[in-house]
Amino acid sequence: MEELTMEKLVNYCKQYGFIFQGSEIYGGLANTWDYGPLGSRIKNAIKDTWRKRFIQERKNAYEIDAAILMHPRVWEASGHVDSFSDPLIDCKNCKTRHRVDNLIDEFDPTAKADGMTNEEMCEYIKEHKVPCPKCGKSDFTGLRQFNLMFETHRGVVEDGKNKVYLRPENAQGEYVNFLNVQRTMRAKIPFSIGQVGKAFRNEITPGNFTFRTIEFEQMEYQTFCKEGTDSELYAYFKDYAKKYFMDLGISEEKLRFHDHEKLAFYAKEACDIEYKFSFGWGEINGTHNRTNYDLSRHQEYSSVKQEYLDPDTNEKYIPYIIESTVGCDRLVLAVLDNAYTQEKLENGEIREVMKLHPYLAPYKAAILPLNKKYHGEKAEEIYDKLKGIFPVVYDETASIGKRYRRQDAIGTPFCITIDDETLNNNTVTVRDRDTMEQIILNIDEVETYIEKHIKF
RNA sequence: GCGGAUGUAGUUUAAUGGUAGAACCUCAGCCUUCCAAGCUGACUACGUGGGUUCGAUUCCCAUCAUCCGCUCCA
Repeated sequence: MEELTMEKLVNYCKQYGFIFQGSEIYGGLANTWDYGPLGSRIKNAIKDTWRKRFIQERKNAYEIDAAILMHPRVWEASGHVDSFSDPLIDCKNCKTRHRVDNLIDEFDPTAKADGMTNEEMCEYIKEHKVPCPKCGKSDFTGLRQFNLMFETHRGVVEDGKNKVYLRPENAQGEYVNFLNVQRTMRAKIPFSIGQVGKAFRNEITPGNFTFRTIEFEQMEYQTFCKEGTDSELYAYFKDYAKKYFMDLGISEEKLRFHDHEKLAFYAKEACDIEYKFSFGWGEINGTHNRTNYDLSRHQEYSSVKQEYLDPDTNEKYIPYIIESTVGCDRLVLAVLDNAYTQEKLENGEIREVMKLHPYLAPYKAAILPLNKKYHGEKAEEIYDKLKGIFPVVYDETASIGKRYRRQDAIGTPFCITIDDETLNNNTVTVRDRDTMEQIILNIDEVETYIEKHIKF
């Protein structure tokens, strides 16, 4: 069987209406992708499953929907304004990239690069012929300010005073609402606040399809807990996320944990769950023990106390936070990659099947009149009945075999054929996508039968 | 952002300094009817912008995009 390359998956997604290139008729805009009719169904279904697992089925878990545009001070408190805008230069000789301030600090710790402007740092590098740590030459490109946050302005005048950022992560929305949710939900620690929504990063990167995009959707929750209980929760959430992926049908051998050796400044522990894409292992989930860094910073920057009063001990403290994030678009990609299957049939032909979890399938069933004789009233009656219950599709063109293959290709779990028996005995044939087995059901039983199989 | 490769219908591709041929797909008709049958017909393409030229899909330049390898991803 042919190996599924990323290029093939891109074409497949385009061909069948899952995912299209963004702004395609204008030549495309790099690292943006549009979900088509089938792709957006899958994506929405995935969000539903996430909500069920991580909010609905857990105790003390609450979902919010915070604004994408937040007060600029939020990003100062979070550290994004500082650490997302490092001045970088590239070595022309060995092509490595360096932070200008680090170069200077390593060259001469007394130079105090911190206090210099970008221009002064460039000047210093030239003047002192600061060498590249890797190759030793001093031949650098001009300085580039890499700020990974998208900026925009509110109001009509564009100046520094009314600059706002598109959020580069969603977590801050939960942090700034910590007290609101705790108070109104009468929540006791440990409790979680989750959110599904878009974030934006102005990264200049290769794409790997929807794996890394400049606009992407996160599904994440932040658990507020007491110091000392944090590590246990952290370990628990790692496994909980992995279980979720497996419940979606992702095979275990394509999943692995990857503990971070280099930790971000806010983190005490960090671990990714990676999926084995065709381009290699890629992160689809991250679990981080962020300590009380975030709430402490917000307390400092906002001057609003971010404390929790423990009702049992009357103790006041700033909670620790365990973060668990799933990249929604990455999970969609992993699910599609995982579900794509080629099967050799008895007649030697290959069929392509999207073995999606039935809950994720864009259509739960296809209504297929066996031939023209069965077009019309009876078939439409069944279609009309089922379409009110779950998404179904009606197809009466081409041979029945071809229509089965079409549905296989987009992952429809059940095909319902209308034949003589339907007209005479009120029964239909229901064909299973994975086993290709057929069973005869009374029309009235179809709805219950399918509903039973499409649950998550 | 760096290096390499590539851009012709939805997909896979052919040919050509005188604007393109096919297969699959899709749609319609005929025929058939439970796993991509057959026949007939139809629709659809030279990524974009410049340059050279009487004329450019073809040659050159730029740009955009994709893929592969780096880099990056607090």
